[in-house]
Amino acid sequence: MIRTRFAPSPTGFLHIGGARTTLYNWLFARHHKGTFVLRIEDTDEVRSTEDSVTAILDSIRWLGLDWDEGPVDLSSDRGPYAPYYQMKRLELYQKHVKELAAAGRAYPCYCSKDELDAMRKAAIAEKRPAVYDGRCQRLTDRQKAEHEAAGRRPSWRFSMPEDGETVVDDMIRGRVSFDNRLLPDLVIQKATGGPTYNFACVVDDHAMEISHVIRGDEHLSNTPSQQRIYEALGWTPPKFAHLSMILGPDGSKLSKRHGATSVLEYKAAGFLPSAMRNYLGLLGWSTTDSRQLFFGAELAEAFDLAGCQKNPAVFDQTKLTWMNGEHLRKLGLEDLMAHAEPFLRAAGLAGPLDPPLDRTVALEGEKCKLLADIPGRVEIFYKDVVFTPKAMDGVLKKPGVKEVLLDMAGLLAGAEPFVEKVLEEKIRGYCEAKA
RNA sequence: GGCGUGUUCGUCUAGCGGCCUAGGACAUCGCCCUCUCAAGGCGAAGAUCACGGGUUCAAAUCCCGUACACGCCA
Repeated sequence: MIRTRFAPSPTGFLHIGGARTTLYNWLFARHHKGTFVLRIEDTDEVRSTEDSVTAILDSIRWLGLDWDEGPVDLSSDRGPYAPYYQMKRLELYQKHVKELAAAGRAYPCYCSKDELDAMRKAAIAEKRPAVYDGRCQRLTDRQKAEHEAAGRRPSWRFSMPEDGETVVDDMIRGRVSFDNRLLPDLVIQKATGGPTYNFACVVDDHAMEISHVIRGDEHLSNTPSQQRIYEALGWTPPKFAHLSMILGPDGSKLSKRHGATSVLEYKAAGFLPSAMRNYLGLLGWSTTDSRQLFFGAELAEAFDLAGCQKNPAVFDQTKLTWMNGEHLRKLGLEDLMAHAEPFLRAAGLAGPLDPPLDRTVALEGEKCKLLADIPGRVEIFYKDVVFTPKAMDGVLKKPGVKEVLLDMAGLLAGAEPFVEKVLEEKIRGYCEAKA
């Protein structure tokens, strides 16, 4: 049985990279008629917020990626492995830390942050690998007692094997081997008693019977350590698949300064969820025939991990915009109107049945008054709203209502600067005709 | 600093030793169509497959090294 999961930390909105990871997990599960699980990794008490949880759930819902198990809202979840919020599972992590300690595979570490920093600097200065040297593992009971007496709270570390190598058999990258001597004794429980990311993730993926862990490339280096934890606990690790990163146009990791990175911003800009899925699906995955357009369930039907790209991909909003147009044109009239309405309203091109009749627009120093009562103008009624595309009289002579709306939706959704440019051109044309 | 991963048109990619004088898509440019279109049609330009060595009758494809980028340790 295929079981995948997306496990976000609620420390911000869902960004493009996270959205693609969610999508791939969902596609893989749907393709194989498996189960897609959502789990909230909220163990970072300082940075986790409820607003982030809400934003992430909203984003995934908007994308149309339904999950079979996981949170329903902030206070409830649904599924046979509940709870799906890690903060509600702390006892489980602690239980397994004790289990590892009893087996001699975990030990308390009393080193402070300053001490660790000093060790690392010294290691680098001496050109040794900057890996924790495991000194606390050799602490005597008496030394431990002294630390405890001094009020020091230990973190717990996992004891890695000293020699040999650990091989990760990744479904996308193939066999990758790591020298065990360079694998650090990972902290698995913080001094506060909470689990670290790497440990909670292992415990939960096992507890929730996740069969395939599909996640970002940044976790590849953590995987050998995680694999060792699975082994120490007597568990079979899931299959791993590490996705390449998404970069900005300048080749650096996609971030705020590249423009919109939040999924919700794309929603607000007028992009269709299906276009978003189509575009993100093709960012790092492709079919042998380089097919571009996928509608409805076609993506899930065609998806497979073998087609995943190893190298990172640059996010290209121009292509997304093109794809959005393709999806827009596939929409039926009803859906198209529903989609276009908020954008037309915001642009002042739709409103209650008694719309204001003029609108002033500044254009290269001169002020042109945009007349609403252009002869022969067409008004489109939809529900209790009238669409009045004042600035686009030319467009309105087109025969089909659908085409008119298509143009408007196209003009107004998706690319704000473009909308303004087109409006300006139209206004200029109108002024010249008047003069 | 160590380790890991990656490197095919501007961008997303096809390619798994001969079908590659490297294919498709977006973007770009030109022409056509059109009631001013994120429409359509036709066409052009764009990649010595990062670089350097090997292996082979034959390499974008296999091996080694170098450079650069990114990730992890942090």
